Amino acid sequence: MARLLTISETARRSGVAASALRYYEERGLIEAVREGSGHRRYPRPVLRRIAFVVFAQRVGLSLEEIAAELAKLPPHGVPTRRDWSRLSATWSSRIDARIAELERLKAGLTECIGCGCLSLDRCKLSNPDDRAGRLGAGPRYWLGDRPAQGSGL
Amino acid sequence: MARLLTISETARRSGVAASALRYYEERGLIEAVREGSGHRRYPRPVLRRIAFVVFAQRVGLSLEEIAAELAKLPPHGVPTRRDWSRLSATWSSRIDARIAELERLKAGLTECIGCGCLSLDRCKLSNPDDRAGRLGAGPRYWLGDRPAQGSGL
DNA sequence: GTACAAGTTCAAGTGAGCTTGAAGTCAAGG
DNA sequence: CCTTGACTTCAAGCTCACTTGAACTTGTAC
Repeated sequence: MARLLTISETARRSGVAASALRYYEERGLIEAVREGSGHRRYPRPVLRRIAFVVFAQRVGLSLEEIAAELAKLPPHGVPTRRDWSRLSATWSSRIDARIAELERLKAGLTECIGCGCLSLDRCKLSNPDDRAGRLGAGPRYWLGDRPAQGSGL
Repeated sequence: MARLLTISETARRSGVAASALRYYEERGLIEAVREGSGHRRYPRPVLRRIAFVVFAQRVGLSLEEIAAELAKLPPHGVPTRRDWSRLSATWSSRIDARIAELERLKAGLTECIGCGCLSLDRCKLSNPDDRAGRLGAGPRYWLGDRPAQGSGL
């Protein structure tokens, strides 16, 4: 019979802090069964769900997006390979887009900045239409979060 | 004689909100001269500094790191090509590392997740030693921000 | 001279992704 | 019986990169 994991075991095995696990549960990313005492018990497959979350974060998805992805597969049953690969199919293009941007930035490092053309209003590097793969946190007009208000452009 | 730019002109030309420009000044990233009235006036070269900041953010540097980079070049004089390229030399490896990670993630998309080995404690994808190129905001143990406290590993 | 836009400072708010602290519950060991 | 430790909830705090609002001053247009 499959043993259930406590929250600290799950935290240790996944590398994700217990507080984060509770947070993920609150956000609907994972689920736990409860003991009579109210303590959480995690079935083993949750480890793969957590791995998926961590992985997706590295790719650049927000927790909300990850939740949407995870909602597509069975909440309790063990997901199949097919489930995973179907889920992840979406990301390939996203990763590619981000890689492409980084390549462009790298090129600009030697070309654009080096040659002095870096002036934002005409340089291709500052192309605001290219919104693929946001990086940092925080709302920045330049990064295309909002439909232009306040920044003028 | 080189005209000085107002803050709204600078915002429009750079695509960065005026409030952000003030914030950058507060953080020591850019400087402005003041009119008798106290209003900011920006010399033209500030546009390149701003461009540099925006660019560096896309690469993945924090404002603190960018400030450190910018501190290396003359605060008022126009930076030369050599200045820029020397500054940006550091980033190439960073970009490369991030690209490499994304490539690995992409590979894992079909391999690791697909085959079902994604279990975090042995999968290469969850290698916590690879800390290059953080993505999101927020302190996450897994991403290697802190020397392990609370997370156990 | 009087609007009104554009600028100023300063404090507080935002959103994502958590962490931390307080206060309480529950089970096992000595 | 009492301590210890692992767990619970809930509210509040934190970081980053800004934005927003209030209250006020300046510059420009008519």
